[in-house]
Amino acid sequence: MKILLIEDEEKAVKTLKKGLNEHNIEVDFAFDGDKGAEMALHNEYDVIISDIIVPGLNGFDLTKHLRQKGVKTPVLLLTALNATDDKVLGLEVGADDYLTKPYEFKELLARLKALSRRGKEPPVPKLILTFGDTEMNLTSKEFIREGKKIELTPKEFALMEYFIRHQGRVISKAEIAEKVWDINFETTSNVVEVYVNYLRNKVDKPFEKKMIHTVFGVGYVLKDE
Amino acid sequence: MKILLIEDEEKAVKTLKKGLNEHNIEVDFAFDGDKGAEMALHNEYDVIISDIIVPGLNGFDLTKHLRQKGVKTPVLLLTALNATDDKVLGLEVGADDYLTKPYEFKELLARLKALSRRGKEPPVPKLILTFGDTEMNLTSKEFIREGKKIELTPKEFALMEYFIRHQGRVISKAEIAEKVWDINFETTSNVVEVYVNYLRNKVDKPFEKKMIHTVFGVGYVLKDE
DNA sequence: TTTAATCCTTAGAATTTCCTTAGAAAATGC
DNA sequence: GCATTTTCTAAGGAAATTCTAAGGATTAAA
Repeated sequence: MKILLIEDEEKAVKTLKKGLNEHNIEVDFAFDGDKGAEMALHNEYDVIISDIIVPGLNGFDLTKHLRQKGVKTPVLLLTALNATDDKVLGLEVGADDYLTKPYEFKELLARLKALSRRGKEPPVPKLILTFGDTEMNLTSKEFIREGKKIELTPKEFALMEYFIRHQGRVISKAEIAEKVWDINFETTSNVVEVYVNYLRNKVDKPFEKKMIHTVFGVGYVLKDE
Repeated sequence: MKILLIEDEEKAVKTLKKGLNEHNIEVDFAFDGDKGAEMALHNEYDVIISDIIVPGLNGFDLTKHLRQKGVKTPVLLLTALNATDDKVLGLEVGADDYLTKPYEFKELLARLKALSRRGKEPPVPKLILTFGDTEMNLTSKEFIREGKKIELTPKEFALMEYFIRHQGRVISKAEIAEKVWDINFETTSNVVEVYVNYLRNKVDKPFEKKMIHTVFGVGYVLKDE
């Protein structure tokens, strides 16, 4: 990990740099905000740490400036005292975290890690399958029909997912048993029937239109009507 | 630095003045609150130090008075006894810090420096996350629900922070383990469950509405209902 | 060092889900 | 219609998952 430290107290810089290096964190530093902004614009850092009070651009203005320039590197601001200041609520300049001096080195380290992770974190992709007025969110495991949320157990959800992924096609019970239950051989079990039943109770019964239809002697289909 | 000292004990004034002068701090002083207010209104000070019990305007009223007049100079109140009520009142009235006699001179000096710095500093923003009737102050590590303060241990706080940062989204235990505990591998541990339990006891049990909900087979969500 | 607070593991209790069983209902073919 | 086959459904025990209490380990503070 590589960070930029903006701080004018020489002593603080020295200690921090040493401590961070010991944890395999590379540290560039600037003694004032202007130099810091300059460096932030021309290098890639995982995190920027800046004291609020430094010569030149202060921590707030630095953050604002960087954000305007499109730099999204996480910024951690340091301040001198634990102010009980009820005047300003919220962090509007775009800084990502905040630490009050004196702080524990461990705490700083933890925040650094959290921040560097956040910077790289790709936005959570939404995996959503739909069928008519119905949608299922594969990430949050939510199932919604006509705007109403319906709770499904993991197995029910898996079965429903299989249906919705193969909507309109007739699916045999053997196929379902294999794909959803991993049962490859002939079996006397009727789990599939039982679970189709569970699903119907939750997903079709409370509604006018049914979507799971049985095809006698063959299996089931997910379709309108 | 230049300060105003309001104190009626002549001896204390003398020692203080001498001590402060040695540290390059200029001291004006007043023997009673009325005179002190007068001086504060007509001069520029970095910090005002006032004993709570002085003739005329007492420390509280003095502070209130100055704040009403728009004077934002940091005020440090001194009191003879360690009364928590006084402290609360003092802060409500707009005082910035508080020191109980007897105090170490060194401590006074440190607070003075901190306060004078704050006076020049831009207002410190609080990093506050909210969810419904709940708020957590990342700076002061305070957690408040329905106006009641709840003590959380650091780990509990971190977990709660993760929940509140991802409110409404279903979060898996693996994700929590990774992001809050830094556990990246499969593990048999149930720390997450245990800590969700701790959190619930403090944060949900005493209240009507629950906010942490388990999604069986998946994880947890922070949401209303 | 002692004390206290926090953290984490363990193990059993409680809850939820899963799957089997068995009989009821429905569809099919004669 | 009646026997046969297939599907549906209710019930309950097994299995898995989650919850919770208790105590030992670790860390920080006095």
